[in-house]
Amino acid sequence: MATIADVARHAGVAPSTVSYALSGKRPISESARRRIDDSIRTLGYRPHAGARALASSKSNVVALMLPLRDDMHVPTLLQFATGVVTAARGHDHDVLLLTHDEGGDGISRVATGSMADALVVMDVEREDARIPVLRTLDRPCVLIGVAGDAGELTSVDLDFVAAGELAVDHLAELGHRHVGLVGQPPSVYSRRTGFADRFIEGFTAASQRHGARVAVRPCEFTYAGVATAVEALLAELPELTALVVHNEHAAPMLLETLSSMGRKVPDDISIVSMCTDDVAERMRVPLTSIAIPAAEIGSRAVDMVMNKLHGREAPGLTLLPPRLARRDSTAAPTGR
Amino acid sequence: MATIADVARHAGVAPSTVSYALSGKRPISESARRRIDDSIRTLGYRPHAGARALASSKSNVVALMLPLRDDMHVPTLLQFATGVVTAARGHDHDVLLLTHDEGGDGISRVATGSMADALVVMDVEREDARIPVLRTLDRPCVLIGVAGDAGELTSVDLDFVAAGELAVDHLAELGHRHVGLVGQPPSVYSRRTGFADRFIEGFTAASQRHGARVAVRPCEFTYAGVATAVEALLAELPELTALVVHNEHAAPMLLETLSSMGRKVPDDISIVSMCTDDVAERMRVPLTSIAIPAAEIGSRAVDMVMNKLHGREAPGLTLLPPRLARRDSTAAPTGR
DNA sequence: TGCCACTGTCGAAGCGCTTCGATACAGCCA
DNA sequence: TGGCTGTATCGAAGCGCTTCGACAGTGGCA
Repeated sequence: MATIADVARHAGVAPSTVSYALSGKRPISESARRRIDDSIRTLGYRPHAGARALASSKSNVVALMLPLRDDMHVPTLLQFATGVVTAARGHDHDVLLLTHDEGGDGISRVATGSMADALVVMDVEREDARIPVLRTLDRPCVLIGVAGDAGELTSVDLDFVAAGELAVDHLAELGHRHVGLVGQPPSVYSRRTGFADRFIEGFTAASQRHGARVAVRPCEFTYAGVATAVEALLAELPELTALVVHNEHAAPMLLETLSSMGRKVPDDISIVSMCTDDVAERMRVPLTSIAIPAAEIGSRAVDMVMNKLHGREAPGLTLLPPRLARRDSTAAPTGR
Repeated sequence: MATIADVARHAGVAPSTVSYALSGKRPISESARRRIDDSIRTLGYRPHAGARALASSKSNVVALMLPLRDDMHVPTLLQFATGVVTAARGHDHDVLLLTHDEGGDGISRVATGSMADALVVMDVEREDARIPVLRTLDRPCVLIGVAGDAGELTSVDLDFVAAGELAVDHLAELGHRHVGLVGQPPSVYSRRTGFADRFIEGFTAASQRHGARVAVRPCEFTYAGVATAVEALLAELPELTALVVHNEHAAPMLLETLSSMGRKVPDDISIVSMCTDDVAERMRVPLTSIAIPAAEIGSRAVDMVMNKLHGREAPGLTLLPPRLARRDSTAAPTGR
């Protein structure tokens, strides 16, 4: 394996010159640069990451802590990850993968051991044990999600409050006055993962503003769970004409359940779903939906953490605005 | 940040002694060990990963190359990843995440730059451009999947041929003689990803053995795609009484499609599905299924790559035997 | 008592890179 | 011609660790 000294010898310059040619931190003559480039290519030289990290105290790695829980929607999760990896590579960084269950220990191992220059932490909860750890660290980090006590820590997320409002606004505009919310599984709420609560918050606020009557039910993603939730909502709101679904797994089951109950979508019941566009489009009835821009959130998180790494300021909390895509699952309620 | 020299000073020993205490490569007296441990704890010492990598030429990192394609079943993918990360941590290694689209370049960047000691590469295709690169590398690697020209490279995968056979064996045993296969999307076959072809191979071989008549159709995971596939299969095999589904996304759609055609499962049509157990159990009719033991494959891959890293031999190709879980979607065909 | 083997520890070299300060040289102006 | 500025390059130190060889001390055996 060639070293920088080999390259220097081959090109007839000092090792430091090669280093400067590589980093661009000092001017290099045209001729030297050419010889160095040639030598690098013919020797197949690649700098040793460890040596570089040692000398420069920069690892060019960002750590990504991913939850691997089965009550999360996995494809969305992977979109976050893709956004993070792609953006990181764009900043010439690699990504070290940590899982949620390593917790604060994993974070400090990677940070204190100088394996990573920066951290992106997903799926933060309202009261998250990792946040104190993050705060003691000297390394920049960005949270995906909104923690209650994030304080000065930088966070990015979809504006779930606005998403909840947007769903109701759309339905109210069409004339709906009785709207149910099919939520996430109970475990998600009891973990106090911020996004689920925030969605309900926006949903409720907008309903009040529009004078609509609403009901909310968590929902497991099994047929039985969906049926239970729908029955409970109908019992509470007999005149229900619209549903908002914040549960990617449950959406197809819901459609099937309603159809087996003889309720047509959108004629009898309108549906707005929180889900990615491709899921919405593949449904039996293509769903009007609000997507979580997961890849964008991931790449934004990396951009911000890079800003901090370079000493630039980053905002405390960034909430991306939701966008609603109209499809075939929403219509004005049929007069009765 | 404390260094090994700080620890040594604090404990009243030489830095090398601390190093040996940490690595266990030379005997250390009980008293020295205790003082060193104390010093490490009070100083919050953590070895610098880069320095360690430089001195020992070991990074304690394995690179994982993950495909992020949307025609793959993402939850399964993440199970592989989970298996890999968990096993790697068990071997005191971290995981560097690479995406498929970095290709051979990504592999050689990470390997030549000494960022990773070993590689796990997923989703290998019959003729994979990364394989020649892998072969020139001095680092151990393990493939997940079966490549045509893997040669002496180590590979792990589910035995998809056996899985195809197992599905047919089960149906034949029940008395089915006309069986259709609902396959992966066409793009998967045209990429020549081994697993899909191998499944068909086993399916076909077992059918011949049992004297069953069969038909095979690729299938997009849209309702239209599923309907098309089912119609084509029925046209080719009017007496069809059973379906094998090798397509996790399509399974629920298939169930719905059959029910809307008035065909009952399992009374009119039996179904065997390749999918994870939790997906199978959540279906309207719980599916008899063969699961891909993704997490186990992932952790096996890591175990093998670690063996190679320590100079132990690893087998060329490991195929895990499939297991079929009987649920409610298969029964003997009703006599006509 | 002398020798040997073993255990526990130390010091120093070296891993491959970055970076600081020094230096050589060219070109310019006075 | 002397002195100055600026550009391009070099040499050496040092980043924090591992590892090799050396060596002091201890105990056992002849």
